[in-house]
Amino acid sequence: MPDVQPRLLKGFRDYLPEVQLPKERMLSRIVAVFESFGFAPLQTPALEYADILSGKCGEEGDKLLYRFEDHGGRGVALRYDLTVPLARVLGQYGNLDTPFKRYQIGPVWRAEKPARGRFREFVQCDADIAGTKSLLADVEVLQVACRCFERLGIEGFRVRLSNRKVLSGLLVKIGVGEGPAGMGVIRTIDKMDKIDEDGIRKILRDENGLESSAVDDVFAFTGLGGDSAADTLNELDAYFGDIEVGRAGVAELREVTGYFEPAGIASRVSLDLSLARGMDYYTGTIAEGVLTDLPGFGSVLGGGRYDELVGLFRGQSIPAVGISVGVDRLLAGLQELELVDSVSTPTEVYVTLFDGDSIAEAMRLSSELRAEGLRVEMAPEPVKLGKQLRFADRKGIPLVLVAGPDEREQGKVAVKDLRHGSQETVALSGLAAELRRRLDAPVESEAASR
RNA sequence: GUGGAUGUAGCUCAGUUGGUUAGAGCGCCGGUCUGUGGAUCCGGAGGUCGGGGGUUCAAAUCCCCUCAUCCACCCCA
Repeated sequence: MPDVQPRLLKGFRDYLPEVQLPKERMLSRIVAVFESFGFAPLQTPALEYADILSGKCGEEGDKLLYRFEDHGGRGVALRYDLTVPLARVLGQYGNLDTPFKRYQIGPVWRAEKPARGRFREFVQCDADIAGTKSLLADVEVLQVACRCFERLGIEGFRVRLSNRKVLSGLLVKIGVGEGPAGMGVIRTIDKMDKIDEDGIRKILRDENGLESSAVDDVFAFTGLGGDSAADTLNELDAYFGDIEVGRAGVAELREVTGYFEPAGIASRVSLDLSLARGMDYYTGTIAEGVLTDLPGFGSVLGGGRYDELVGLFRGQSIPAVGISVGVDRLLAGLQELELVDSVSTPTEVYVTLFDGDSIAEAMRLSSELRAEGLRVEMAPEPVKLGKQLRFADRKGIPLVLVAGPDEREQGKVAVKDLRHGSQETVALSGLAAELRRRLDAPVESEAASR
């Protein structure tokens, strides 16, 4: 019996190498995409004063905050997302050049009940543009989202786009105020793809308290949709008549969708009037990314425009728009789809130890290869060769070097490729280049190795 | 937070109406192989049957409590 039972808090996870390695590779690709658009990194603390974070994500959001008192009696909380800390930074430093384009990658914490693809600690990757009202920024952020998915080799994804002002217009149309009542209606609309029309009508009437004419109005709204986004938006204009917010939202969507073609995201982003987003702070564009092969899995990307949030930390408001990629959920989703190669080591070359006499030579060889940029692991002890090979094979290391008396005498080394079992004796001079060549060569089919 | 289901080896599970030392497959370790992995065959290690209490001559099995996990609702990355 151990003194302490090893265990994990609910909703928290360990990332063992076979998961962490693919995850970090995903992250570095995402960073590459962010930087390709000129976003610069920002890092902020995990812990903030509680009043900085509370009240920004809706009443529901506050319940999900991990908050407590520190040793000095200060009310503190773990950050709930990366957007509010960014708003704090924008409010705190007056001398930032705008537009300020930053990306941030880090864990956030929410005291939710964990479920499939939902954790209490998870990593978000945010890219935001602050300091401009231009809708080109909204388009750019959508572009970034699409490029991220593409760069990760994910084919089955879709970004749903809508606008908060359009939803506000709908609420005006059906005579429901903003706030809890309005959010209730919007959430019901969000469930349209899960529940049939009769069910939705029932919820709208019984739970959201709508008149039946208002229910009809809701369906008239969600039923809109022509052959193209432009058609849909024209219908929407007519639907809103003289409701100003609604028309403003339509105008924004019209401008944003107008740039889809040159932005190269026309096939990825689609207008979806049933989209609702949880955060209270969104004011315009809202977007959500989903894996099309996992319906009902939840969103792996969220974002939108929040023009008033920064104003809470500063006299004047700073408009901003951004997206957030949920890598942990994305990774969990890709695992379910079996799209993640599980690799448990970065090692490319395994240097075996033939016997006690070969250690010094193997050590020198390993160092030389590392200096040439290869990732090299040396066996820790000269046990039976079979064991050393089995270890390398299990870890998924592609190449193994064996140097016994025969090879040493000739100044050569045996290179075995565990991917297809071929083996060749290679001269020590130019070895690194030779190994590199083999690693870069396409892997032959598995069948040939059996 | 609400409702439902499930907890037996590292993993997936079996375990007959409560009855002796709780099983299988996979994995792991060793051997077959004195310089070569993924195959075969042989052998081996590994389990307070989630935890606590109760009923009983006897509990993995029945009852109560508790914890954990999964699914749906909810919410979202």
